[in-house]
Amino acid sequence: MKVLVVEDNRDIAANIADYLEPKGYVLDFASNGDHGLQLATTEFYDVIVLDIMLPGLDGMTLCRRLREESRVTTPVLMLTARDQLDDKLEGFQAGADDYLVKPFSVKELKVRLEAIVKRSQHQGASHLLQFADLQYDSDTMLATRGGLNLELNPIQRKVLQTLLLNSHRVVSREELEALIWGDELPDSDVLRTHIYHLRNVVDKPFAEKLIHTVHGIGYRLQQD
Amino acid sequence: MKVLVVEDNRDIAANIADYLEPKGYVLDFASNGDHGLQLATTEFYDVIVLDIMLPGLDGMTLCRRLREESRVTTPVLMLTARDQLDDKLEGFQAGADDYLVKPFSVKELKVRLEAIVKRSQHQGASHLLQFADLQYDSDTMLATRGGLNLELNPIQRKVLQTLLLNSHRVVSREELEALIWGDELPDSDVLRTHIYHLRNVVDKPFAEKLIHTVHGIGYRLQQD
DNA sequence: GGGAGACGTGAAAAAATTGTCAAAGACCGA
DNA sequence: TCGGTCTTTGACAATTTTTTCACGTCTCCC
Repeated sequence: MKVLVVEDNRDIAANIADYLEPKGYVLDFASNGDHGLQLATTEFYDVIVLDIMLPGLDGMTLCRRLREESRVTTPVLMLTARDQLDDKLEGFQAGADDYLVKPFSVKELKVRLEAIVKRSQHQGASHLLQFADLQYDSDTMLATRGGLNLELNPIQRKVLQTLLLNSHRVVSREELEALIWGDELPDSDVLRTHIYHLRNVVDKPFAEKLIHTVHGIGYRLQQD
Repeated sequence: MKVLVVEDNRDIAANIADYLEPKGYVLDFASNGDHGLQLATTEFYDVIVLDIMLPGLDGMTLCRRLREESRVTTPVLMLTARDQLDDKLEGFQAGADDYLVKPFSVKELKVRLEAIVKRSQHQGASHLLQFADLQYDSDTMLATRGGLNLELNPIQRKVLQTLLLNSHRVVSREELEALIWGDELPDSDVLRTHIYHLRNVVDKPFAEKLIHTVHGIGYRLQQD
């Protein structure tokens, strides 16, 4: 796991390094805001630990610029002193994903970092879509279920991808049609046939059916 | 915002109440785990504040049972003493959404509560409607009661959703009819039959009836 | 307490939606 | 052009949903 730590206090930085590096974390350090911003925008990190009080560019501003100007969505954990709480807490919501009040235990930091990363990966658009034992990689366009390859044609891939991207909700027939054919919708109810074919590949060879019909609405991925 | 606070220390509970209630929060308190579990499964809350050390059922177990047995997804913020950190932090990820180390400032608690609620509404975007042990998720269009799935057809879903959205008042027959059929109302009194079928699914298999008739007016959700 | 209207119950018919599948047409690369 | 895959069409079957209707029960109000 790669972490950027933006912190001017060398003791705190060393403390973090001593605890996390033996556990396999890869850390980069910046001791001022400008250096931090530069690293954050040019390197990849799983998460950024950001002190609020910094020489030069302060943490709040750094975070805001990261989000607004550079469109960097790397999760940010802010460090704040207890006496800064009053003024600053309100503003945190803007760009930070979590914060920690100094002094803190590095163990606590580690747990929080893991929670943040887990959260962001969860919602983030990773290339690998997954539901139960069904997987679809939108890069390689390969679908598998239970380790077996699924042979899909273009429309089936689109439908499956859409269902996987929205596995938490019902996807309406209209949505699917708009996604496949855009404005020029077919007059007949072709989607029915495509769902049928998709099911033959995705569900029929397996014990549990994942594609469920919501009568009158659309379709949904679901496992019992 | 409705919050359940499960905390046996009266000073802390009072402290929270003094700060949050003037700000418009509605708080329920439970001083032991069993009472907390009972409230959490029967009432609706935006978020639950849960002390880890509790008489009877401890916070960790409560949280796990909430998630696994009762399928309650209400976000949980755990309270923990600093010396419990070592043993317990690992387990938090299971069911809790965040935690706070005692002693904490109520201001900090407030900010965290708001962040949690925002997050849970945001990522789930799940418009989860709830009344007693009855739940309906308008995204997945799945209804459950006491953890059991309810099989609903489109009209039943609409009626149930409307009743849940307006669980605080009586919904008139006319409202329901307008909602289902729009302007073209059926000549016969079909709604009666639909309510009957809805009751067969929602109420009949359970001990307590939730759908109550208000003679001459309409229907209302109600528990004794 | 009794009658009228409102409501609950349930089977069965009617309507709408969805599943299934073969075959024809469209498309694309060799 | 040819051969294959991909897409669409259309018919029918199966399923689900919705409505109809008849009758029994309950509530309210006189």
